[in-house]
Amino acid sequence: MPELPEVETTLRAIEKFQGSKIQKVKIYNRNLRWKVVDCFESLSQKQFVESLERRAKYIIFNLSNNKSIILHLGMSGSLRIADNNENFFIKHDHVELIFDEQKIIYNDPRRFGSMHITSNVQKHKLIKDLGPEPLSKKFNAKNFYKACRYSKTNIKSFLMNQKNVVGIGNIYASESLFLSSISPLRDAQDLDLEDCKRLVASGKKILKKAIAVGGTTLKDFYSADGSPGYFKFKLNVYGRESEDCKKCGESIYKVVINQRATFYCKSCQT
DNA sequence: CGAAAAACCTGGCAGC
DNA sequence: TGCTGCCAGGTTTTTC
Repeated sequence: MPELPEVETTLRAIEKFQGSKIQKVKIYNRNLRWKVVDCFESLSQKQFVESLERRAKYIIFNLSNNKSIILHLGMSGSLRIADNNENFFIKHDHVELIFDEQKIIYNDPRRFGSMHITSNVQKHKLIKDLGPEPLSKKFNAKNFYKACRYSKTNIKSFLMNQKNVVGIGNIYASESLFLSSISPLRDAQDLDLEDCKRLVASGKKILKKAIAVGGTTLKDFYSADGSPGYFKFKLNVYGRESEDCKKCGESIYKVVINQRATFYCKSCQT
């Protein structure tokens, strides 16, 4: 489900828990992408959430005992906030972080998401090899162009590889390429500096716009406060196979690249 | 080694 | 009403 804008939206909805104490952790199913360790509860209960942050598509809870929870929503995960006295149990609720008045519930039908607890986030295996944040200055045309030089794959796969830049998934990869008029099938190596400038600028622009409207809800993404994301209505190509290109009117094509549906306009993107 | 394919899961939907 | 096959916002593991 969630790419960077959806994770950022989720983070913002739970930011109010900063400074609050996790009174209790309940785990209904430890079998996520990796098994949630047995000591997860003992390491996180009775700890304050000193800060919350996002790195790539991960949400990180920094706790008062200097441990951190690393949470990934996978393909279908979501968080929701509930009052402690509301005891609705929804299918696929796996973990509850219970605070004084409210709780954060992690729900994930496909269980591709994960929860880890660690004493060093930066050195954690899931974090250490991640590329630059797309909204940071490290993600710029010059660096991106340099990385493209070493690549042997197509630009769409390159964009989705979290070692090159983080946070961009299947939707925003197609959308960024449309906005920069670059075909997803082009070899990354084939891009010149001007292409990279447009692509980097487009990526930043789209992610910012998507964050501003709460991300993209295709079917089942909701922020932790229950609201959907409205970027779906701004999508130019994703999910629009054989519909008209909003720029030139030609038909939008769907191709499969690395087993992922990819949408583009053959006449606008070369 | 890097790139492509398969794998991990469940649910929804189209087609028969 | 099934049942089957395919598709889904991600990332690791396996294979080539």
